[in-house]
Parts: sequence; C-alpha cells; structure tokens
Amino acid sequence: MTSAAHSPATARKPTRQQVAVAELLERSDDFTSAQTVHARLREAGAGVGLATVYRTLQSMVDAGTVDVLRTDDGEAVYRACSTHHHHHLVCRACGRTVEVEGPAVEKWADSVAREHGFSGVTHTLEIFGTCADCT
Amino acid sequence: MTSAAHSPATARKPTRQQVAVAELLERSDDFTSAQTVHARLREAGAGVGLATVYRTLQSMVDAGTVDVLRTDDGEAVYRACSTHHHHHLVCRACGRTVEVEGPAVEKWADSVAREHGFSGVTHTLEIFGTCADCT
DNA sequence: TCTCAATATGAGAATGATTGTCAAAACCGT
DNA sequence: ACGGTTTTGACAATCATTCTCATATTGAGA
Repeated sequence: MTSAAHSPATARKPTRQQVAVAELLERSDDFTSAQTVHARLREAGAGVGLATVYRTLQSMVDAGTVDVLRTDDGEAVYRACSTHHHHHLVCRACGRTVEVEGPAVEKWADSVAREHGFSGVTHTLEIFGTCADCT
Repeated sequence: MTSAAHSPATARKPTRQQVAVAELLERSDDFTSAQTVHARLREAGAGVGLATVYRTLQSMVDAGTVDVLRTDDGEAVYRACSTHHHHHLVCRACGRTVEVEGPAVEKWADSVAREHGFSGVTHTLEIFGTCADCT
C-alpha cells in the first residue's frame, strides 16, 4: 500500500507545529540545525517536540521546500529556499547565504557523468567564502 | 607553540597502524567509512584501535592525502586521492568512484563568489549517478 | 645498550545528533 | 458526539565520533 502513514501528509491542513517550523525557517536567512530550530521555538514560547521538528524538517525536504546540507562536523542544517534548482554561496563567518545559479555547471556535470556511462545523475555544489561584511 | 602534539606528526616514521590504514585505503577504490576501515583491519588480523583509525584518517585529511565527504546520513567516508584539485563522480549503487576535473567550474565558482563580495573562496562538488555496470 | 622524555596507541567512557517507540491528543468526515 | 486515522511528544535507543588516560613505543643522547 505504500501508505503515507507518519510524516505530515501532502494534502492536509498544516498543524500548528508545522507552521511554526516553516515560519521560523522563512524568517532566518541562513542554514539552521534541527536542534537550533527546536531551541528557538522553545524560547519563543510555542514549544514543539524535538521529534516533531525532525519529522517536519524531513518532510519539507522531501517536499522540496527546504534545502539541507551537512556542516563539516556532520550536522544537518536546513534553509527555506526557492524551489527551482540552485546552489549556495555561504559565508564561513556569519553564515549568510546567497542562492546562485549556473546553468553551465549543470550541463557540465551531466555530460561528464554521461561520458563515464553514468545515468540518473544528480549533484551537490556549495561555495564557501567570507562575505564583504565579515572581511 | 601551536605544537602538533597528538595526531601523527608530519616528519616521523609512520607506525604500523598508520601504514595499515593508508594501505587499506590505497587498495580500495571507493569511499570507505572509519568504522569500515576499522572492521576490515580487524578481520585482516592486524587490528588497529578505533580511536587510532579516526586519528590517522583525520591527519591524512589534514595532510591532503585523502579526501573526505559525507554520505546522506552524515557518515564521513574517506578515499585515497590524487593531490591536485578534483571532484568525484560516485556510483550510487556500487560506490565506484571516478575523479573528474572541470577547470571551467572552478573559475565559475570563484567569479560568482567574487561578484557577491566573497573572498577566500572554496567549494565542494560531487556528482552522483548509476554507473554502467549497475544499470 | 640504557634512560628519559615525547609521542602514539587502545579500551572504554562520554558526547551528541538523530531515530524509534508508543500512548495520548488532535483531526475529519459522518 | 463517534470512530478511525494521523500527529504529537516525552523518552529510550542508536550510532558515529571524540575524549580520557594509563600503557606501550619511539628516538636521541649518554
């Protein structure tokens, strides 16, 4: 039955908790960890269970409404993003993030993979640096 | 004085353990986790402590002789690589890895970052797909 | 070769993010 | 309001990684 038990369903009124997580992400401009989201919501009064934070974030990733990437020490961090394909330019110091696009890169990655006989190609690309304000 | 206490020193005869880890990585063609390295060495008889495996891998990363990246579930995986800058094309199914280069991409990443006022730019790029053998 | 000080090792404990469990709560259509 | 389904949340369980520290190894000099 490939049921969608657990994990917030696609077509269902979002719960208070789901809205809280989503809005918090909208408000913050940089990548945020699940633990931090949980802590911030708690501070803000409207507490949300840690497990629920993880579940909600995961379903948002699946739905494509947030991007996820891993910090150097392996922690997953999330950010509300535009839905079309893009990459991130992240400030190493303050965490400020800019979405960037590079059609040429997409094509390059695809063709290189094809040349080597790979199919079903995807890729990840992140750029890090120190932004003007932090220099 | 910013001593290099702990972590295999740079100019010191490599220990049996360090050699064991290095050779195991040389032999394997794809990215391997620290846990797996530890298990393989144990099977092979010449056991090496888990902490030592982690320490050795870390120092090899610092020395630039192995590349490290994170799997989707956050586990760190290591691979002996050529020392010049390159990226990886990884088979999602069997893990086989091909090193690829793309000068154009490097330039693109650099210039995009500069345009946004970022300095000290670095980037990560990995390509995933299913290789011919696994199709 | 013997000694000493510095460094490396390893077993096990500690850490910390993430996931699993499951009873209670919220929700929906009837 | 009722019954079935979905979601929540407190807490336990996992599991990779790091820390601790006593012991073993090494290298240079006497």
